[in-house]
Amino acid sequence: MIMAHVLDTLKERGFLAQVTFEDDLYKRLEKEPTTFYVGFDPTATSLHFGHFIPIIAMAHMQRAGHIPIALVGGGTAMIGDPSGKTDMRKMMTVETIAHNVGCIQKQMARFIEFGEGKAHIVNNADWLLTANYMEFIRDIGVHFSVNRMLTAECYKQRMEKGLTFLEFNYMLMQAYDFLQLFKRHNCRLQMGGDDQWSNILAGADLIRRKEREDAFAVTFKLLMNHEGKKMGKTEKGALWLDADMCSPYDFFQYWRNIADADVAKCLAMLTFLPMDEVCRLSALKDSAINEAKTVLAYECTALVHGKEEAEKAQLAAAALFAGGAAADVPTYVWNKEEMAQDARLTTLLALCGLCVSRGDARKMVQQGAVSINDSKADDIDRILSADEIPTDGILLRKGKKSYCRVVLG
RNA sequence: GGGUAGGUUCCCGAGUGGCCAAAGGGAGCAGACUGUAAAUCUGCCGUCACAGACUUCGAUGGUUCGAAUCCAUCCCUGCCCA
Repeated sequence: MIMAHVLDTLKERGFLAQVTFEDDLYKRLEKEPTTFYVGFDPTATSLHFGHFIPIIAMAHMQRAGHIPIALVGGGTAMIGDPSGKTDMRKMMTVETIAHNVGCIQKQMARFIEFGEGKAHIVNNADWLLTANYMEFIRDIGVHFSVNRMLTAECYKQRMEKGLTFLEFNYMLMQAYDFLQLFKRHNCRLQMGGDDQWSNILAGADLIRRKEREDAFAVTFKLLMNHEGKKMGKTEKGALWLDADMCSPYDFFQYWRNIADADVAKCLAMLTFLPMDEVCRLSALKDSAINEAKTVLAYECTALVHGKEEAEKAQLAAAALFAGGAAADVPTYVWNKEEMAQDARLTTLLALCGLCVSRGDARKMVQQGAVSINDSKADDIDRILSADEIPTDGILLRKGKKSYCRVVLG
């Protein structure tokens, strides 16, 4: 069986937003293994869901025999990408950036197979930090027209709110990255989120002008929900890919709970299930679509946290929502001394993280949102005693979906 | 550098001396209804030892019995001019 062309695969799964010289790129990818890159900003210690789409796309490309480069923007992070931002973002210290770069590099290894001839990971700090201003301006700066840059969508939005020269340079840096990777690794293609379109084009253009060689740009659709909002945001901010910042259970639940209307595109983009399976699942109606959501949550969690964690999360969820208790719920160990000092239910709710504060806990209890072992607890002044808590603990619940097991320790 | 308009609670955005923990909307959380969905209705939505107290309206000082609101200085941002 002939393998489908990657571009077709990506297209079929709904990844592609914009592509330059599509026919030429199509032929090149067909003809030879092509080195391509995707950039990641080290703005935090963990990758978050926003990085996930490009990562999956990279994996698709790698499976098709092409060579990914993951570029961590240790240099560009010193400037900050103005795309899609309405305000200049806070400058990060050099130390923070270096720390984040390290964390992200480790994390990347879970998704892409690195190694000689398979994939590279690079940090643009390696060439940007030592760049010489005069040389840079003369070699790279000449190729950029300010007039044209100003018409780029990513700067347009900022014309009203203000844009510093520092940020204005971001595009040149990113273009320079592409050029460097072209020279070092014969990298011909840059992929990224659709908000990166102008930056990516700038790089491809630079290579075409300066080196007179082919270079291509591809952007991915941002995963939007049916209301047109970016997916992968939670009330706490980003949906992190690090187990310490977002537990596999919470991650699983996020996808288990998505809207019906979003199931199809999520299955296509966030899993590697064959498309006919995706179609079958997406076609399910009414409550049957819950099966599709479970599959989505499982597959997605398995990719990020591994099969074992995904299974645990699925079992925990199934048990809880079937009404029973489960072993694999987040567990809080209530220190006996702590309990001796303050054994109020509201205190416990705040301690175990189910509620943000005691005040929040009071409100939840008052609204009848809290239950202990499935019986409603609506007494604000409820005090727990040690004999109420058996060795296997009690199950605390807030609302329908937040659980926490409490054991004495 | 000059002129001018601004900086309000997660976001947008009212408020221009007491009735302001601060309108309205959004987001979020919870209750009802459901399919762990959507829509809808209801409640909550600064913090706490919660019928009360405490801390917020760019920063710092001041006027006043009393300031988000008035004055001074400073910081930051937009726009126009240079």
